[in-house]
Amino acid sequence: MSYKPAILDAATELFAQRGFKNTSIAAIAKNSGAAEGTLFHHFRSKEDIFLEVLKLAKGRIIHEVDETINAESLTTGLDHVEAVINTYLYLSEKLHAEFSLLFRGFSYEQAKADAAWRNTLESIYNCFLNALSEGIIIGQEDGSIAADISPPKTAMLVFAMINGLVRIGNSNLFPVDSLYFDVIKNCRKMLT
Amino acid sequence: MSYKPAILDAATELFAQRGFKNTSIAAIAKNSGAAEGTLFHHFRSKEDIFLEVLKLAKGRIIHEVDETINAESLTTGLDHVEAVINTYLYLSEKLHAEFSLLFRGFSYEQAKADAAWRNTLESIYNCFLNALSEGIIIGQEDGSIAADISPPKTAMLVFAMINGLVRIGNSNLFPVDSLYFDVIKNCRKMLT
DNA sequence: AATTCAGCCGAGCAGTCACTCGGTTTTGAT
DNA sequence: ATCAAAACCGAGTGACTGCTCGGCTGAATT
Repeated sequence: MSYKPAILDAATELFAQRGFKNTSIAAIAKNSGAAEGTLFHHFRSKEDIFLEVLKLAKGRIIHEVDETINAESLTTGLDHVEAVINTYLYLSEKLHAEFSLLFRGFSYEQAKADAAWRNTLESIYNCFLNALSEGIIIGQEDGSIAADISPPKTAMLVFAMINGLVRIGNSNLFPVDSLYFDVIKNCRKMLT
Repeated sequence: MSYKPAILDAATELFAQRGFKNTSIAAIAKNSGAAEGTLFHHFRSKEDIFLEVLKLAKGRIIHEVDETINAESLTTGLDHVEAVINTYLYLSEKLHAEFSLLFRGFSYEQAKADAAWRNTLESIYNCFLNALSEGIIIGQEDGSIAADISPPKTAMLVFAMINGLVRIGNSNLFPVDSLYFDVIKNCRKMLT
């Protein structure tokens, strides 16, 4: 039995709660039950731990998205888009720690210089952006979505709205739970 | 002549670029020309510097919003809402450092425990949210905006979209500049 | 039984950090 | 010119940091 999974679990939770700089190796060691030295047996550096944590989060998010969206029997493209939106909002709660990681600035700082970080983050975003874009294209073919809009642009705007909303909720400044239904309503207006 | 303004200027730039934890007192001292001891003559702590920086940013943002929006001769409520959106997007570039501060997680962490931080952040957000909300109400009176939408809720969704969009741009993962015109177009769809 | 090696440990190291403190200089009012 | 307060300085301090390193353990392989 290796401590590796326990370390990654503890690190996920701590990085999500406190951020990278405010999480010490000592804290991860304590929360995982491993000794400090053990962390550096499994990982090269603290940054390396965060990257592995982020890759795990990417896997979990993409897996959940595939499962949830493919499971539903979607008739129209508009249904498809709405399913993606609902999935995002649902996952932001179910995978709360993983989403919190995405709201930490550290990853984006690393992404500026390191392709591995950049690719991981882009994969997660593209998972939602592509699903939205595809839904819009399908909708334009079956007539449930207006033909005169740009799928990638509109996908980005829809994503900006739901991502922005969840971030505002995450900041604890304003309650946004009651807006989840209105998001769908307003997106429908944008798309039809 | 006091070093205080120079310290606040240097701190604004550094906190915006690197964040709170990655900005050392030594760096602020160096960039402002003051000695480290001088920082603690003017401010009680590093956190105190950030709070003063944030309050300055609040003042600048609110001032610019008042000036820009009041200066324009707005006929309809819809024009009013669009002016607020344009102002937000415009200011995100003109007051780039100040907006970057708002994208740093540190402030929100402080806001959870300290009312001064919370009030400062809320003031900035409410500056835009109230302006949007008021514009929607005016629009509902003059008929330029649909009567069956909730002003505060829709204001929050519009804000989530523009805030989310600027944040995505700030993360350097996707280019969003070309979407600024589409934002207006899509908001109009949401409102009419 | 002997060997090997991944996993594990935790004291110790070198560096960084925010902040203090005793002192000097500058300012401005009298 | 006098003096008190405000501004300024920077070496020093103690706490904390990520990470190293030499040695221990136990299971698998030979």
